[in-house]
Amino acid sequence: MDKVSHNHPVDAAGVGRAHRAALTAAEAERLGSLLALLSDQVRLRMLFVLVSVEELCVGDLALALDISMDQSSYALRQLRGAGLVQTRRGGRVIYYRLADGFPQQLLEHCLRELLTISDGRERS
Amino acid sequence: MDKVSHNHPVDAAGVGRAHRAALTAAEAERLGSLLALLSDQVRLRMLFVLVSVEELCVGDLALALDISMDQSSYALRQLRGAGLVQTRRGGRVIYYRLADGFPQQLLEHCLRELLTISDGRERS
DNA sequence: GCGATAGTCGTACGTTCGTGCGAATATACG
DNA sequence: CGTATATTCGCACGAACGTACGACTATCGC
Repeated sequence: MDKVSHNHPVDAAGVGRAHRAALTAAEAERLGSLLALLSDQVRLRMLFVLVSVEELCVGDLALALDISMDQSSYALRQLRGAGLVQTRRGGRVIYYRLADGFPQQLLEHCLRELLTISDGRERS
Repeated sequence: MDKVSHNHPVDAAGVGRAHRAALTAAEAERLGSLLALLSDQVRLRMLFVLVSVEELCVGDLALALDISMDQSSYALRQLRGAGLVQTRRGGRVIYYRLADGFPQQLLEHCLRELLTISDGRERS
């Protein structure tokens, strides 16, 4: 653990306001986890696909996104663990779709906006 | 690299539609990078703070968020590298604020929405 | 100039995460 | 029952990331 070395705030009022405006630890963690989940390219592309295609099996998703079945399976497991997608079994095939009550428009809207934001604003 | 083992798509039409609906590699990468940047709790809390406080120095941000100066400095460097914040020097003190043209309302809106989403939908 | 303070830099460390491989499970078909 | 297919699991590896620590730079006040 690191010490904060300066004894006096430069802007005590500002620190107070900042402290009050800050997210709670729980909020930051929840939101951070969700964003981390969304930050993976494979998972991201899958969600966008599942918004328009409704239902696809692991192998077909792998084909559509040109990734390995392992990648597909792993990504879907993560999304499922977070409750964002759900499964249906049909013989040997397991179909994935967005979970009931998934906020499609909302997420879609937000991500498209963020996509726009990321347009000019990047390095590397 | 992994082979996709099944020779025939289960739902060829679906795969086609999925492929067409998918984000481009570039889009997925840009959006993923942005989301990864936002997925860190420290950076996240900083942005929320800077939306309401306008300008704060490294040490005061550390105080307000109860983190080390190293953490504060590191997080701000990342955000600066991404062009999300900018600096102003005042003597020994370096003030950080959201970058000019930062889409405050948009980002604020999106993140608040995602925060809401993350409310019910989590494990662990 | 000297000492103190704000912030950054270099580096090493520990952790987390996505990947790939081979084996295992589950189901269908003959 | 035996083989083939779809998916998952266990595991190990490597890469990326955030943190802490000490050294370093820059600026202020005396």
